Amino acid sequence: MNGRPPSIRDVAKAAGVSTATVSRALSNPEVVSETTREAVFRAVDATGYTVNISARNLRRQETGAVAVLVPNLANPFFSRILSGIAGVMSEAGYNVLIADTTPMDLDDHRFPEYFSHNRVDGLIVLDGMLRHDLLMNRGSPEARAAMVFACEWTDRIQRPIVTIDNQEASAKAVQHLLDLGHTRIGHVSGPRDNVLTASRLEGAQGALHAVGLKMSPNWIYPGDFTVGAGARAAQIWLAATDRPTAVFCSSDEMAMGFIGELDRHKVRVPQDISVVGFDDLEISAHFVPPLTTIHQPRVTIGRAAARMLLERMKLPPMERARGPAPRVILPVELVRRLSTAPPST
Amino acid sequence: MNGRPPSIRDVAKAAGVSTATVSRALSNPEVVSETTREAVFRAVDATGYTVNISARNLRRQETGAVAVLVPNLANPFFSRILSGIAGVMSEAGYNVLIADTTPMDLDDHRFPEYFSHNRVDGLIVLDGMLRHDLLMNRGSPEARAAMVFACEWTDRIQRPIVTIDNQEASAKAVQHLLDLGHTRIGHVSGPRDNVLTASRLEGAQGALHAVGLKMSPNWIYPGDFTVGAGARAAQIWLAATDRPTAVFCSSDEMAMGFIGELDRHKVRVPQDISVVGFDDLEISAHFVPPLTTIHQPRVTIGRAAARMLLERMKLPPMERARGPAPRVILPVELVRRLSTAPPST
DNA sequence: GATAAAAATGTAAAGGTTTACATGAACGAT
DNA sequence: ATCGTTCATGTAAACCTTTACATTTTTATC
Repeated sequence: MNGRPPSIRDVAKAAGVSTATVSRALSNPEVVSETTREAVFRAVDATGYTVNISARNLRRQETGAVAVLVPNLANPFFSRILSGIAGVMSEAGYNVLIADTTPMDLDDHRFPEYFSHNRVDGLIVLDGMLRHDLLMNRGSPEARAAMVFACEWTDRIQRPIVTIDNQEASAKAVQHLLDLGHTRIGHVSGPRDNVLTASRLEGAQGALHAVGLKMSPNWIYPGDFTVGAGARAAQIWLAATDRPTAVFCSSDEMAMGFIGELDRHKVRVPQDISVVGFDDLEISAHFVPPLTTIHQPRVTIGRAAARMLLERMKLPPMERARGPAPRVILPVELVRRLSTAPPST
Repeated sequence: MNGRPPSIRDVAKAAGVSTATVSRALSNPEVVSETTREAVFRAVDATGYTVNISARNLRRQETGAVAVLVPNLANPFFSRILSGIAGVMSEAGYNVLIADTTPMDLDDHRFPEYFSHNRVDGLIVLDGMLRHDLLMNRGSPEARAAMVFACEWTDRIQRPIVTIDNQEASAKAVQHLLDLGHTRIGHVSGPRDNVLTASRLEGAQGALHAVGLKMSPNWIYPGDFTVGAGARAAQIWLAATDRPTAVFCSSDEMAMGFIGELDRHKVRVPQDISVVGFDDLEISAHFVPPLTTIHQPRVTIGRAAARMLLERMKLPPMERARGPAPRVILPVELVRRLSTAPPST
């Protein structure tokens, strides 16, 4: 109850041992004798001691924190992943620092601080469109901080990745539409330079090719994962004469935007057109109509990314550079709901 | 490129001054002469020096971090607030640590670490239902870390609060329904022991009383802010004979759940019943139908909470206890969209 | 040009922990 | 009894900054 919080010296005095022994008893209990160990624990209880993180970090040359780079915190897709990451990380005793990369275009300077100011021991990047030079860790790969990608990534920089099989997922979505009898199938794609965009489009086209069909280029609506993009795609669809009877959207948000816009023009889903989404956000199951979509195990992705990062952090920096970066691919499922049905005509 | 990152001694050597001068040049530029200041800056550039946060924190007896306690990270309502907080805080040089309080019931032990392990300098609490004994900062109020509530709070512990006028907001929502001609108005409420629940219900009832109307107790459906609760409320509504013609939901999620369930039973919104939400989530504008709702300035709330926390952190702990805790109340607006209309009969 | 005051800089301690190395105790083997 | 191990503990340095205090340099005043 005096000025300063109790330090390891107070505990040492109370237990009648040296500070070194207290430190050992706490972080390496098996190397001290049972009697002293217990004496130390009692002293810790008595004094209410808790380790001073800054001092430990300084001495150990680490920070006890990891950062997560999120493209857009407001996006519910990412917040769920964050939740998984936070769970695993705080269990492992790490603090989770979040940084929204959206406004980062402007301040190129703050970002690299995460590495260079040795603020963090590791980094999970959820943003594949981040300028890759920013991600370069003082030239050398993962020199200071370990790093893993999750969901999105960039090919220009080799790092472990936790993701889903986007191609297979898209194929499943399209196959579902084929099974319902659709042959005229369109696609609302992701942003042009995103890694996910290409593989999802390929997956969709692949499924069509497998049964001898083709996706008309007119039916590929450019998007960017946002609700607004979905609405714009719907406007294109409404204005066209040669239309698909089903559309596979590369995100649930776009699917909702698409359906919402159609609804305002008295086009009914799934009666007039079937729509499949991607992500399976919480709200998707309760949309009107409930969305048929690809379920992404978002919490699991977050947890897997966190666990992989923990492993990478254990490795010495040299070691991390060697060998190919591991890649975890998590399974996805199609969730059938009410936004898809056989074609009307 | 040698082993260790450059330290302040390297800079001192390069600039031909003492480490003390380097430190001053960096954190108090105005107290060193212009010539040395420039020499130091050049040396910093040359060596690539960045301050070691752990060492600084140890010496200064602070952590440079604040924690945000979020009830549910997966909830899009909170992620947006978080985004505002993160913006202000990282601008001020603080790291933002997030903790999801949902799974916290189990591990009473990890939580208090945020204070006692002096891991953070401040704390923003978005969870009004957190066990208040956990929030007690080693007995004394804000002894170690400054603390503010945002959105939700608990009355059992006096702290600064950033919030909206929930009563007025609810009154606005109900007034809108009255203006449309509704007289039979119901309410889907929040969880029983939440501070927001009471004030929103009061606000709604107040607006009715003002025009000589009353809300039938049968029309107050118990909820908990989730989509599922909205759906359950709809089931009750569907099963009843004496029904309101309009319902004010205490969250957008519940409003969507409500509408979704009605839709599955061929009840049309707003033709058969009007629905007002609360929060104005991104998706609400694109729901089917687009939701009439109370707009909460979520990013602004986050920013205001962060700024208030920064102020509180500047105050010495003794000072913080004195006087009443400040309270910031932000304005809200009703957003008219398509889920409300005059009653049909 | 001497003196006082102000400004700039240097010296060294302190902040709390961990850990390499040194020391000492206990124990078994000869 | 002696020696060599092993195990447990203690000593003290190191991690890197910041800052109170001391010292030196500059500026102002007469």
